[in-house]
Amino acid sequence: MTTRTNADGAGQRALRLGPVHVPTAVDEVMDRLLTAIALGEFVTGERLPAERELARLLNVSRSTVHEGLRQLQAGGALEVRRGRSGGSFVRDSWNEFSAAAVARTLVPHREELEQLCDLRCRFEEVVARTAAERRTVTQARELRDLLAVFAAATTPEQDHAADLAVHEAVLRATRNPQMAQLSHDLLARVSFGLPIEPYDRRFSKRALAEHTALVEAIHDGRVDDAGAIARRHFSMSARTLRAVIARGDGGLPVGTPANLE
Amino acid sequence: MTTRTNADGAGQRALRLGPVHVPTAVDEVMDRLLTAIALGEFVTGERLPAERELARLLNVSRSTVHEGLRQLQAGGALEVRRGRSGGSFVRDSWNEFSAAAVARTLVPHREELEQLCDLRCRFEEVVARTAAERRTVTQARELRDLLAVFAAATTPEQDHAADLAVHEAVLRATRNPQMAQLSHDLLARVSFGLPIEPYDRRFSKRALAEHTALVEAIHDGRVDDAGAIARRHFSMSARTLRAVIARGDGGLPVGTPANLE
DNA sequence: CTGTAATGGTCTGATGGGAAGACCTTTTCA
DNA sequence: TGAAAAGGTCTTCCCATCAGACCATTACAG
Repeated sequence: MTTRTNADGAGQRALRLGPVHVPTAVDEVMDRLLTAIALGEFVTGERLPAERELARLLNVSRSTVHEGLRQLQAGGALEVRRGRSGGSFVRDSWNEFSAAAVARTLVPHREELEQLCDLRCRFEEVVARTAAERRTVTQARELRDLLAVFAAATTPEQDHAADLAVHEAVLRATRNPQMAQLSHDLLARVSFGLPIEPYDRRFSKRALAEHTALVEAIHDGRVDDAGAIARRHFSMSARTLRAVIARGDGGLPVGTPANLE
Repeated sequence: MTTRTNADGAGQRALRLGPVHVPTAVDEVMDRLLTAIALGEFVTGERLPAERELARLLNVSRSTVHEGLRQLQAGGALEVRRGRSGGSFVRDSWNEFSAAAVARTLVPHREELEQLCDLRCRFEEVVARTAAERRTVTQARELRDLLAVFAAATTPEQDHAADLAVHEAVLRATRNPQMAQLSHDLLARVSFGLPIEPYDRRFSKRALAEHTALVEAIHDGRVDDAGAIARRHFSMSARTLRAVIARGDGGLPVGTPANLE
């Protein structure tokens, strides 16, 4: 018995009891908001709910919300304006502004990110396969409709929104909310709360092609095809992310001649 | 655009900003310990590290550890003895004692559990496939060695320990710690911190057969086979769990007369 | 038999994050 | 021009946690 199992009596094995991390409410709030932004629930330039409203929604005190927003503002994620019809707005230039910060945040986690990308890639394959297996007829139709929306998108914002809508619809088609939740979590973890999902007009065409293929495969119930396509799709995301990190900057698109890969 | 995307201006969409859950340090500690027990890091009757030692390991104050242990004791998970060579011991009869509690805890989450089982099942398929793809020669050998240990097990404890060791080795073979971590998390979530992994001598033979097939498939790099076997294996776990819940009791094997409640 | 060591049990004081709420300032719009 | 809606600030209280001291119990060595 050469391994470090623990059936054999007295061996003082290495306990995997690392330090407990106790997140504060403020951290949680920031995480929620950044994730919501990364997931496209709030788009660039959009106003978040008012502090009092957020406090009600998140079930925390306004002080906590305020502090969270303050930190996000300090980090350049939000712009806060006072007065009637003021509020917290997702910064237009959050991408560019944070580029350096992205790199600074991400680079130290290079290895972990590699693993997360790998994991996500493989997991999304499962998601696609599951969706292909289980989608209802209605969901299959919905997917095609969304594809049309995606194809019709003209601005990057529409593009992004349509992309997210497709992904959401795929997740719904799995008919397993836990699976959908996990997919969201992985996205959030891969991006470390930062909106680094590659979004570039140049990729738009390719993304459309891939999404079309994916949706059609799911629509037709071609399980293996759906899986393979999804895996390739998310591999691309991962590759882009890797490139960003390798270059050591935030290298984010939106009109940037990024020359990725 | 019939879906609830949000690119189209003013539509007040349903925000997915639920209440923030702020775990306390005590909760975290309990969670850690229960998970460790469920994962087999501490076996029945074994002594946990002393409070002062746990406090050091988990990087929390002793008061916190103490409170966590107190609650676990109250819940019947631990037995605490004072004096020199006293400490907190995993209750011998934790399984039987908690049967009713298990049912009470699990039944309200029936649907969520269904989804989690489904998710886990599909995820473990990925784990097995990944392991089959990536295992090193050394790891392949290690797996076979562990299988021998498993086959040689005579007591239920050895059986369980060997089982866990095999699963650990498979996880290592994926060479993706994040994937391993997620697998652990899913196990913990499926069991809701309770050691309900079906462990029955009656299943021992079948488990051995399945583990053998799985290990051989991974050893030989037969990716599809490994995936299929893993999926079947975890489907069985899920079915057992379902049965437990359906019966509404803790239905735990180990020759219990289970006259609880 | 005795004392010392290792363990849990208990208490106290300090600290800090969070909740609740009042009130102020800024800005817009009716 | 004033009410409404937003963020900014402050105070007060509460409670989880920490750090540490000290007590109580038990086992084992001598």
